[in-house]
Amino acid sequence: MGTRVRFSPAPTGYLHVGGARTALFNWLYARHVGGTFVLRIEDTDAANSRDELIEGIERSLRWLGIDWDEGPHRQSKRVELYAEAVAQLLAGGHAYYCDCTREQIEARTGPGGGARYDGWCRDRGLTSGAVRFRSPDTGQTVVPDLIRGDVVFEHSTIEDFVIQRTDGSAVFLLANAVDDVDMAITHVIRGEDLLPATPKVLLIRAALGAADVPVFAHLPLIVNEKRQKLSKRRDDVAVEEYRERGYLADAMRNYLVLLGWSPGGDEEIMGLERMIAEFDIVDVKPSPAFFDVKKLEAINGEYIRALPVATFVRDSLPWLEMDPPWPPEQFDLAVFERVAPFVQERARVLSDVPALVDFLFLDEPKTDPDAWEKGVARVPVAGDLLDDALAAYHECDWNPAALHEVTAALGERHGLKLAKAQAPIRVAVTGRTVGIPLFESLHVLGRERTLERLRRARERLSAP
RNA sequence: GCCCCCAUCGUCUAGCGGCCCAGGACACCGCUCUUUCAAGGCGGCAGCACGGGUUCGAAUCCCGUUGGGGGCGCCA
Repeated sequence: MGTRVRFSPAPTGYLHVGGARTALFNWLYARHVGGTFVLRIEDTDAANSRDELIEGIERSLRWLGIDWDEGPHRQSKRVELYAEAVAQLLAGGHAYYCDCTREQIEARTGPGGGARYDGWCRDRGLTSGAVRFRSPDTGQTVVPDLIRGDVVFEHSTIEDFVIQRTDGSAVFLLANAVDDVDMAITHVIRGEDLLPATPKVLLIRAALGAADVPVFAHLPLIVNEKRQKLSKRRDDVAVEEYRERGYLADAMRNYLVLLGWSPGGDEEIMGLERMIAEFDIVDVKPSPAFFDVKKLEAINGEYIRALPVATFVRDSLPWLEMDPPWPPEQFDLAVFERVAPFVQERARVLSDVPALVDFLFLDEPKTDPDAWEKGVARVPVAGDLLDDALAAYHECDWNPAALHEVTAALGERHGLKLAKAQAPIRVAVTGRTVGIPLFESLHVLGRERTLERLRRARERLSAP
C-alpha cells in the first residue's frame, strides 16, 4: 500500500504560517514519494465547525499551490464512527465514565500535584458523563519519529485523559486515532507541540485493535524573536495577511520550506520541481526556527524581480486599484506599464508599488517634509537650479537621454555633479529624495506637468 | 510540580569522525557601478553553549551541566 499523509488543521478561519509549513512538508513528501495527500478538518468542537472558517484555510492552501488528493474530510461528519469506537473501548474496559469537575480534581490532587487526573472514577461504575481512557499503569509507548528517533513515554506518566465529552462528542485525541486508522495514514507529519499527545493517540489506537503504527515526523516549531511558539496575539501568523501585504505565493512557499529543511548545494531559491525532487522528511532538522520576515522579504524581492514584466504588472494591479493613494480615475495602466520595470526592481513586497508611482497619478506630488528639507530647502543653489531646469526643460527634447544631458549640463554650471543637481528636481517632481530613475519619470510624466511642478516648487522656495 | 523536545555566525542553515583553524543565504558594514534609491559586482564582520569522556583524530559519537522551548483542558 502506498504512502498516505494528511494535513489536519482545526478550523480557525485562517491558515497559520506554522500550519502552512506543516501542510507544505506533508504535501512535498507525498509528491516526492508519489503518495496521497489527504486534507482533514478536525472540527470536533461544534463551535469551530463553520464553513467559512474552513474556506479560509482552503483558500490559503490553494494560494500556496498545495492541492489535496482526498478530502476535505470533516470530523464533524464522522461522529458515528467515534461513538462506536468509544463504545468499543468502554466495552473492552479501556475506558470509563467520569463525572469529576476540574475543581474537584484540583481539590483532590492539591497544590503541586499538577493537572494530572487521579483516576478517581476508574472503578466507580458510572454509566454517564465524560469518558476517560484508562491508561496502562505500567509499560511504555514508543513513538517512532523520523526526525527525532524513537521517543519513549512511560505509561505511568500518562493520565487517564478524556476521549468523549459529556455531550457525547469526541475529543481530538480519539477522533485523530480513529481517523488515522480509518484513512490508513502511514506518515503523520505535524508540529512538535503535538509530540506529548502522540503516546495517547497510540494507546487509543492499540486499544482499538489496530495492528500497525504510523511513522511520525514531528516538525520543529516556528518561533518568534523571543524563541517562543508563534502566537496569534503577538505575531503576524496568518498566511492570508502576508498575501495581502504583497508577498508572492512562490516566495512564501520557498521561504517556508527553508524553515527546518534545506536543499543540497548553496542555492536556496528553488522552484517547485526541485523542492519536490529533493525534499525528504528525514532531512528535516529537529530544532526550532525563527520566522524572519527580513529574509522572507529578501526572497520575495528576488521573486518579484524574476517575474516577467507583464506578470509583475498584473500582480501589482490589486494594490494599484484597491484603495490607492490617488483618485482612482486618474490611474493610467499604460503609464504604469512604462515604468513597471523600474518599479519591479525596487519593490520587495507588492504593497511597496503604489508609493513608487504615486507622483504619476496625483495632481500634485505628496511632498515629504524631510525630503523637501534635505533635497531642496537646505541646498543653497536650489532656486537657481530649479530656474535653470525650468528654462532648459522648456526647450529640450523630451526623452530620458536628452533630459539627462540637459540636467547634467545645468548642474555643471553650478559646480554640481549630477547626483547633487538632480535632487531638488526629484523632490519637486516626485515629492521624495528617492525613487525610480528621474529622467524616465519626467519623460513619462510629460513636459507640461513637470514644468508645472517645478514652478510650484520654485514658488514655495521663494515664499517666506 | 511532572513529562518531552532542542542546542553551528544576530537569523535560516551546510556539516552526518579526518576534505572544517567550519561553507552558503538573510541582516549588518565597507568599496565599486551609478541620475537618487534599488539591483549588480567585490570585500568584511560574525558561530561549533559549557564540562567530561570515546578515538590516533570530534562541530560531528556517549554522559552530564547550563540554557531555551513544548506539553500536562470535557481546545486541537
